[in-house]
Amino acid sequence: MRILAAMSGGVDSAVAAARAVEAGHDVVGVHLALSRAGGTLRTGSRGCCTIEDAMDARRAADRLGIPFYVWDFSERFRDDVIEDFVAEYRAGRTPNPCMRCNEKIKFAALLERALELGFDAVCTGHYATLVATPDGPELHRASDQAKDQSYVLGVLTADQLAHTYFPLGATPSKALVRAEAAERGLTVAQKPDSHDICFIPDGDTRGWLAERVGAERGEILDRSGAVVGTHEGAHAFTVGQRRGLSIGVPAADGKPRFVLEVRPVSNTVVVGPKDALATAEISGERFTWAGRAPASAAFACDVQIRAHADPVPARAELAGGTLTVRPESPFDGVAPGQTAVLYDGTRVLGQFTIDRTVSAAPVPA
RNA sequence: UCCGCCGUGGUGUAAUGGCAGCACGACAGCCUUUGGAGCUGUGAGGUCUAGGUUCGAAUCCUGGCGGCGGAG
Repeated sequence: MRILAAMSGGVDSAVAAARAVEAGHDVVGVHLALSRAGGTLRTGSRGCCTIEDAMDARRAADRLGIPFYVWDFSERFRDDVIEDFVAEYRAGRTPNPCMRCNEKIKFAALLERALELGFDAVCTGHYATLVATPDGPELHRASDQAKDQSYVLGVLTADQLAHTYFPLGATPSKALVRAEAAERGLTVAQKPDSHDICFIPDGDTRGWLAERVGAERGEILDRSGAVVGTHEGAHAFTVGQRRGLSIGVPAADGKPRFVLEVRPVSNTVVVGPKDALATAEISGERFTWAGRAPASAAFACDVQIRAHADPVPARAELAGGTLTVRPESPFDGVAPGQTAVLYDGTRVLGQFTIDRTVSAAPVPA
């Protein structure tokens, strides 16, 4: 097959490309330039789109003896990922930009261009596995549960999965990938894992948002509506958050307070006890299926609410264009804007963006 | 004016004669390709003030200052 290997400049995508070559495919490496602003050059290997990273990717491609190109997707990245990110925070929601990037850039813009150029598939260093079936590929969790990235790939559709290649998914651990990188003479073998949001140079998400969303002082309320403090911009908060409230005065019960709600219109943040985060139901209209759609409108599944949450057993129901999920036991702190990924065991069924939540805790007197 | 109660880190409290403890908040680290959560750790008060009793005072006594409640 003709494979286009997306190379971020990190260990994983370099080893993935190497395995694609070794498997006998005709591989071309490409690095995505996602930002053209000089100021976003991140040192310390924190991102996936710095000039350093592009150089690392090129060195890896050279080592593998494959052609290498840099494609500029910065405009689409700005429009589809960064602007969406800002708009969501303006609306008091908590977006997941990595999922938008997978949905719109890596497995959309990049994949489309690859297909146009005659490639059969795009290869990435994601930790997830594809299982071939007569109905097309299924997306499953990776063998290394600690590194599993199937959650952020939950946005992929059947068409996208049909042209996708994840060589690392069956590897038992990341340590083996690093060891393999070292054996293959790849200079990125010991490069630190990337984390945080790649387009925020110093990792200061609040500061970055303050410049774009606009930071305006507002009130922090408790559930009775009493003012318990002030904040310097509602964008700095997300449902379930505990730190950074700086209220100074303890709650009456002396227990920690968590953000229960962010109200962008009034620029207020509502706080309360941990119990009040319990969520009995989530729903949304923006959903996709990773492969074939479910056979019936109501079905059992496991639902994962955040990238680092444990999946919980639940019932899903599709009615009138709305997907609703009710967990067997309540979710703990669900932020609208986040993505719920539905699993059947290790298989990803699909995902939706959480638009509404229903509390499991009665509002106190 | 009188009577009563009270004054301890940023906040709320514990210790009623013997090393000033706990919680919340703050900060740091770990974890993590989203935001959070979670875990670990750290700093900060000689106890409103001036005297007194005592080997020893947050604690007992006296005055002052401040707060709360009651009594026309």
